[in-house]
Amino acid sequence: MIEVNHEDTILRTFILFVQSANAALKYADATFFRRAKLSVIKFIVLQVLATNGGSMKPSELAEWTSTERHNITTLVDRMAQDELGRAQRNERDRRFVNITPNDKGMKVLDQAKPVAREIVNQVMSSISENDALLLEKLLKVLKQNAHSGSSIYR
Amino acid sequence: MIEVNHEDTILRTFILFVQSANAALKYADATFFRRAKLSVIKFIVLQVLATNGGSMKPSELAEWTSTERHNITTLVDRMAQDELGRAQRNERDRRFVNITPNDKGMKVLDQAKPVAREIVNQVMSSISENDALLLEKLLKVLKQNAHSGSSIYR
DNA sequence: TATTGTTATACTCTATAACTATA
DNA sequence: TATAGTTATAGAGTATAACAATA
Repeated sequence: MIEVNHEDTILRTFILFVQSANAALKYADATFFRRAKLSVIKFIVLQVLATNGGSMKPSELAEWTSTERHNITTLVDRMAQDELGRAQRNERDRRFVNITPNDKGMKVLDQAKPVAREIVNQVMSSISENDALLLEKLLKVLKQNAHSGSSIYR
Repeated sequence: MIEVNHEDTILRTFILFVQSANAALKYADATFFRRAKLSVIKFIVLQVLATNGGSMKPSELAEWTSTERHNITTLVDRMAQDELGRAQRNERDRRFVNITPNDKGMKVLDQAKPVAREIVNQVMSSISENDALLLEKLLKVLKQNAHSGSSIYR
């Protein structure tokens, strides 16, 4: 278990994490937008939809993107404006909604994948494969901790 | 050097990184706002100001927060509305501006520090000290790579 | 009644572009 | 002319709260 005794060390770690994440996210978002006309969040939604049978509920997407349902509503609205997909009531159980990408959405996703690959290669450059695997492990822990923290404090 | 051959692996890593960072940042922001009435970015600005002699230029803060100068202008506007600090022309060379926290800003920073400590402890829980140190090292590399990537693609 | 999702509203943050002021 | 900073404007994203629809 990490045991940090000096306040300054804690703050430095925290600030470094926020700065690194912000820098990497801004870089990724700017590159995506410039080269694939797509925000990172829309890319992730398209990719998640594509790997989950092509259709998901808003509540599932909210879980995946660490946000609330009403934010998915507005996000899908914007994606519909971009003609990347649409939301449709599930006719069997009309409480539910199916969010589905269309042909343009899948085409844009395909175009964005190489951009994602370049971004990852850039951000991960000079990091050994072992370190990358460890980083992946640590990121999963951070994500889980942030998630369970959210529930605790809510 | 990392050498990833399978597109799915790359995408998974990329998406995991974005999701982890988003989840941690949202958790931190929500906790900060609820408990210290402060956004993470404002906390960082106050902390950076406090550890840099109490006064900095907009361009320096922009560098620190991975953003552009005009965003610092509006951020400091909002901080002035919160009565956390102010921006003043440097009278010796009127091209420059000094951003300075006031008493309330420093008090709010002090109140926010324990919140930051709790957030870090939550997000970093179950991570060993060795792993934390390695994470810190990797984050620095990611931040640097994102930064140099930005310059290259701009 | 509980759950799913939407709407209204306001705010933070960011990006682009054009601008002012100073040295 | 180059640099520092501001302003105007627009848009993405998020949070709160209230609401509608469905089972």
